[in-house]
Amino acid sequence: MKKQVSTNEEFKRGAWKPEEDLILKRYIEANGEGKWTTVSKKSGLMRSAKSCRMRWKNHLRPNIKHGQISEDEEDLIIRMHKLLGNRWSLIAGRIPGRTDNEVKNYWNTHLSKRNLNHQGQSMNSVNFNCKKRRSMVSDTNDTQTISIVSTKQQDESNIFNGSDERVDAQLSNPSSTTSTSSGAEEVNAVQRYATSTTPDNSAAGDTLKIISEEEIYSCWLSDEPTFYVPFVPSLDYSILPFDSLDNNYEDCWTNKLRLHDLVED
DNA sequence: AAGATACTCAACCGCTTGGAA
DNA sequence: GTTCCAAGCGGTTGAGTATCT
Repeated sequence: MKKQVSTNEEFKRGAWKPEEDLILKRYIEANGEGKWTTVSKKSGLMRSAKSCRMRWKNHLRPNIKHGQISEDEEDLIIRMHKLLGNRWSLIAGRIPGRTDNEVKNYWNTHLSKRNLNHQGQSMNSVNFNCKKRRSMVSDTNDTQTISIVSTKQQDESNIFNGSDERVDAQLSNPSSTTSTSSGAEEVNAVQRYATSTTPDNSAAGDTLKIISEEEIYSCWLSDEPTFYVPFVPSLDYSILPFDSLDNNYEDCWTNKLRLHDLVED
């Protein structure tokens, strides 16, 4: 696309030629991926390490899917973006063969305008900036807290082991209503769930924090989860960016989320 | 036919992160 | 604890192409 830019700098810039692609591909096939400064120097390409890495990652690496984004892929992008915001690499990680650059471009050219009108209708349709997510989760004004009055000393003594009874109770929380841009009232579909201040052995007196589905997702996706959540069968665990679909999502949800911010009334 | 405008997307840029020294 | 550097990320740019007038 970009025309070759004449430059006095050390590295060549602009669009890659087929012969350059071939050189880079052969070099990486022979020497492996990574060490991009070495690739840059030893491949014979007069390209920067960044340029080599980008070209490989976005165009030359195996299993890259080129061409039209399918409806399924588009749907996934929209759903993921609603939850994650502009975290393109995370989104792309859930769409085999697509790169973050491609997803980003597709969003900016095809989807951003279409989805603009939907933003703001839900308090959770927030672009989760990576660095803001933690504070958003803990600072949200819409947060409610409840206290456990009693718990049975059997299965339900730990409400975070997937007790359907407890989950159902949370699902019954009333949904809020919001105004649309057209002025009409519509039901906010965001469900609310309970979290805990402790991972295990929740007991009477524990405080639960009522949060949204999106907050659960964003909490899990953050590097430092802020609270524990129960396993909620109705959530779509498949959208989470695990490396392998073989992960036991239930274990992940019940055991791995850690508490950082105690919730108080 | 030709110029203007809009759209697409590859490539670049600046910043952040994480590991090694 | 600090500095340095490689790698990765998201935002932006701008050439090429398509569409409109």
